[in-house]
Amino acid sequence: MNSKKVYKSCLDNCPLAYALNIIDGKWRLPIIWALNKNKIMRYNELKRDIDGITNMMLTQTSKELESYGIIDRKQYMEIPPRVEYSLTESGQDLIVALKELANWGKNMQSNDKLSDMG
Amino acid sequence: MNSKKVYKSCLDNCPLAYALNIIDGKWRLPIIWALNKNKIMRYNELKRDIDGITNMMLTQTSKELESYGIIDRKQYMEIPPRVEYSLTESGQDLIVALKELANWGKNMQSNDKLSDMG
DNA sequence: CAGTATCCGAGTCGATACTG
DNA sequence: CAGTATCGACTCGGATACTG
Repeated sequence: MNSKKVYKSCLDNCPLAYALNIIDGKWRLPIIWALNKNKIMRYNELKRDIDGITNMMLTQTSKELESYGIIDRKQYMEIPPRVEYSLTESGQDLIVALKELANWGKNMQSNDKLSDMG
Repeated sequence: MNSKKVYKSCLDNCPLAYALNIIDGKWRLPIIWALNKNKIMRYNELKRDIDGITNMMLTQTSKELESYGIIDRKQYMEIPPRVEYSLTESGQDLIVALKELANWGKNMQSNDKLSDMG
């Protein structure tokens, strides 16, 4: 067991580990989120929208998400090049599940604030 | 922006980032999961249950989860020492949200298998 | 426009040994 | 029993420069 995340050690039998592995990575959610809002985006649109991301990271992360079946990449054979990214159906289903987690997070945050005020 | 996870940069305003930050870490889910199954566990019970965890990591991670309000730590002033860990209510709510994500993961996994078979 | 290539730093985790 | 302390390794991501 040398991998950083334990869930990589049980990818085959644990669906939660599998899911978390897919969304794990600094830029994955930002990309997923941007595509959820704007539906279809070109490479440089994504880059402008996601604050601080480099070409390196955008290319790498979008490839990874594509390989997982989360996002779709359509390349048009034109000059200048045009590539459009969007969420797949699986990607859209993911959003639904994440909103549950976001809800829980929101409750946690407001509890924090209450206890801060003592 | 120097932190590894981008969600650390928006902890204040993004509930999803906040939630993911809490479950991020190699041993957090294993601990949460073990406590969800067994309800109340002592230190060495956890250690035996979670394959490969060291004292270092168990102590550190349980402290972190306690500080987030996910788990409860009860120390009994006895000799030999006894410490019991359990999930808080928030921790139990977290399980519910994670099950949604696990469900999504399960669908993803079975889609993978189908496409493997061609 | 939409990417690649290379090199490097920071943070996380593991191994091992020790303690009230 | 229930922890601490120290140090090193590995991986992820950042910065910068280049390309079809």
